[in-house]
Amino acid sequence: MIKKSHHTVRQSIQQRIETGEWPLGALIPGEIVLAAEYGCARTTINRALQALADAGMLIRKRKGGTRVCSMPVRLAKFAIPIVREQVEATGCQYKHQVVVNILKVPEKEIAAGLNLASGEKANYLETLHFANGKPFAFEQRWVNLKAVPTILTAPLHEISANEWLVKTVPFSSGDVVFYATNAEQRIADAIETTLGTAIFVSDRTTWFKEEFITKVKLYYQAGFQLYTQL
Amino acid sequence: MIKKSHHTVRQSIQQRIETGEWPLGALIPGEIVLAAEYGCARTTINRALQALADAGMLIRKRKGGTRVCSMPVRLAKFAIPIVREQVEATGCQYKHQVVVNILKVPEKEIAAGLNLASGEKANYLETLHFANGKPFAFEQRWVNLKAVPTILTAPLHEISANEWLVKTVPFSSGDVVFYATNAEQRIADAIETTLGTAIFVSDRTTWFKEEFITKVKLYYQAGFQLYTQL
DNA sequence: TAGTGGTCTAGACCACTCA
DNA sequence: GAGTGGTCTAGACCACTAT
Repeated sequence: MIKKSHHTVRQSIQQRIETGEWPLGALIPGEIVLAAEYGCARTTINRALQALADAGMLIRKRKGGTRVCSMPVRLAKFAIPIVREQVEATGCQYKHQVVVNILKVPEKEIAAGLNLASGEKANYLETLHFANGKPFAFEQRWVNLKAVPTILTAPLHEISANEWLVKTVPFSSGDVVFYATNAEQRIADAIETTLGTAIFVSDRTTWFKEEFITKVKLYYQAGFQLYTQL
Repeated sequence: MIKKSHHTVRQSIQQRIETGEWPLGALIPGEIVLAAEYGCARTTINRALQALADAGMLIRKRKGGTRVCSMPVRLAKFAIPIVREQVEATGCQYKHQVVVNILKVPEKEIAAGLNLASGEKANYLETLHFANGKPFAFEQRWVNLKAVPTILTAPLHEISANEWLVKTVPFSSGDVVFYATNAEQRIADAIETTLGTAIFVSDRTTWFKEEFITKVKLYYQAGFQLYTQL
């Protein structure tokens, strides 16, 4: 009998795994046994074990019992980058500037990726993000006018399109791709670096109930790092 | 009164948020009210709301009630990359080859980052990972001998150091940094690309209870993309 | 078929925080 | 001080699955 509270139990069990009391792949005692050992209700043990399973540390099967995950799939979490917050997190002052704001028909490839009818126009925006006056990232964005017609009247010089959308559009799903690319001339010009510099790019597409909302590419200043804890 | 099960409730509430019934920033009914409405116990509602809060969709405060998060911090999750799985996920055949396996004293900067005493040796490994015979990634790795002395006798030609460590060392914490860099000559040679090509790099450090275990840099083949769902 | 985790309930008390 | 979420409990039933 040690303590209670599912947090405490969770921590304790995690320790027992880490110290090797239950090696990788081993079966750990059932909930009822643990409940007796810790002197708490089975529900409490259940919460602790479920949390550890969520964290990828345990695998649980009915009748099969609970095992220490033998191939720990550590899940990294990170918040979707909001440029202003990234900048301000480094203690710099944020500023942004809309460079391009037009309606145009996207190229075939992009239109297809966006679920737009051929020939259909969308809102195309280019924005520069600054940290302490220096270019921090260059943003190219497509916005679906059918989904968000009000973007045309949004005060995008005051609030970045990113934040405006986040504050306006209800929750949505999406995906992100990160990759590296050599800077083309216009990208290099935008973030004031040299042609060919390795640039970290994030390419995000956002959906709301099967409907495309926005697709945004962010070209970060050379040297940018995306940090994540495991 | 609709249904029960915290999954159902969670889904229902998520829908009500998405449809705008509760706009961004709005206060949603308290747990007791919802419990009455859904015809289930407060505990069930609590679970559903906690899950949504974990997902970054709600913010909950003790007396302040539960609000729809006005600045949705969508959490992206991804599994820490295990190269073999990445390769095999694309349907390619995986192979790896240890290029360098020596003991040496790391440079000052690295030794400091690794918590090693000055002059202390560590195991340095360079490994090439192949997909269908083509270079997929180039790995540079430091391993702390004090933490994992048995690495010296591990069959690293059969199993990559990455997998061996994952299967051998108990759970641990760590951090990852992703960035882009222009390929130096020896990196370019290793992955058979040209000097200066933009390379996607992941730099991971792993700890076990304050003790450094391993630090690994992975230089991915040009064109590599890290994909994540939100 | 039996054992394990998954979940629900009803009631209770506590901890935080807003007014 | 009062209202909200955070958590625990004890008991119950169900669903899956290993044997």
